Amino acid sequence: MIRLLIADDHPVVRAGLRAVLESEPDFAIVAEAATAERAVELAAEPGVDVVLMDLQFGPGSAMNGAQATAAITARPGAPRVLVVTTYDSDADTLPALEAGATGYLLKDAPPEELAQAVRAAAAGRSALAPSVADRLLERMRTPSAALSARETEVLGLVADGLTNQQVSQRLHLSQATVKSHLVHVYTKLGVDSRTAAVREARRRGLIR
Amino acid sequence: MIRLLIADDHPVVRAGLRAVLESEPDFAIVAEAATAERAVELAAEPGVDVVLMDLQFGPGSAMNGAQATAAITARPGAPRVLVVTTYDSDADTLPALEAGATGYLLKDAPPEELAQAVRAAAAGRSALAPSVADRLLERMRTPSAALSARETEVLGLVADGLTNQQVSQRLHLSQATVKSHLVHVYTKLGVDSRTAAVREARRRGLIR
DNA sequence: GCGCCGGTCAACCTTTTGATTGATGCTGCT
DNA sequence: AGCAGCATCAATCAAAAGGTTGACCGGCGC
Repeated sequence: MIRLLIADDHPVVRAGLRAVLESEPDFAIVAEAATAERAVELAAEPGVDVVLMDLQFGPGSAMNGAQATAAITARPGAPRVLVVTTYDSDADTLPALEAGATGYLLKDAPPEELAQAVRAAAAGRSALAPSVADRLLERMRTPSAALSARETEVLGLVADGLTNQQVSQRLHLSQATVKSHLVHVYTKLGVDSRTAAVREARRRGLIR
Repeated sequence: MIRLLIADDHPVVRAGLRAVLESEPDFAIVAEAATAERAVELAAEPGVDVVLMDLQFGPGSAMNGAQATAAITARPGAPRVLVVTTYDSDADTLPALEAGATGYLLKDAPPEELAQAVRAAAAGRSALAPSVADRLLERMRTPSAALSARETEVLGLVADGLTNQQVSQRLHLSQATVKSHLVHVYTKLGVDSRTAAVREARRRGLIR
């Protein structure tokens, strides 16, 4: 019997996962959490084998699913965490996997796939949705040239429509520095304008 | 007894809505549809009072929820359509409401709110999520100054990172025309740079 | 200690973009 | 017929952004 904890802020999704998974004879939903904090608490209790973790917990939440995943898997004897989320982007996927998630599924997965993934997670095997696996492999191939923290910060403000001047004021920098960061961002992303950089970074899930 | 049709491409969401709504004694789920086309077919059958309609039906779908809503409500004696979707943006909301949706809810609504909305829809009353209602009122106050088709087209390419030169080539225009369109876009959106325009248009759901 | 990298800044120059003004043709509405 | 709105283009000027080169400092690893 695989004992499950469902962590999602949407009542409808919780009910849906419960309905889909309860029909499996070897599954038992032992708890539900509507917040990330509550999920961490409940996952610390003994008697949970797999946590189904959403990544988005609404705007009024201090902790996100990736942070909760990290908090859960940090403990010895922790349950496996299977991320089940609506949309996938690099910005979400990689932190979650780095935080110790055993698998990553999308909510539009068919019920059988969901059940298989839960069994795999319970056995300690990984379960990745094909789209996620694809992007992980792509990431392997291209050394990725991730943006530095400062570069990401500057690009984020640019994506909000700020000019170099405004960015420099906001971050207490000179315009030269802002331009310097942006030039690096452009070369790393393989583009040559701020608008293209914003688009490319968004596509790769580096911002927003 | 209110007879319901659930139209959503996610099995988990269908199960969740079914679980939440079946617990109401005056509701009966009489059908489910995993595609927009199937929803239109089933809604044409007699014996459906309210259709719970998702707007997104996956990339491999020819018809979206708004189009399905229009097809359903076009018929005399058609059931009410209550849009229940994950995220809200102006780009989705208004077409759906113009297509004849009776209400617009987000999936993170609590079960009671969902049930109330279904009863309101069945009675022909409107049910809007607060965030949606807010934006409708805001839209009333600001005469909105919608972008023209051409302006939207140009802005869309700008959002893809193209320069004015590239846009002019793509659309077989002169750069002067592209700049002219963009100036109009900027004044309509109240911004003064392409990046800010992209951000603002995205925020308002005018593009992407 | 030395090299590397990230972050900071400067000066210079080219290209792009934004702002303004003005003009033309077409369509739809009254 | 007249008007408004949209789309098209031109010319011009100022501002912003992009590209290049070079420089300094601090932390980190070997």
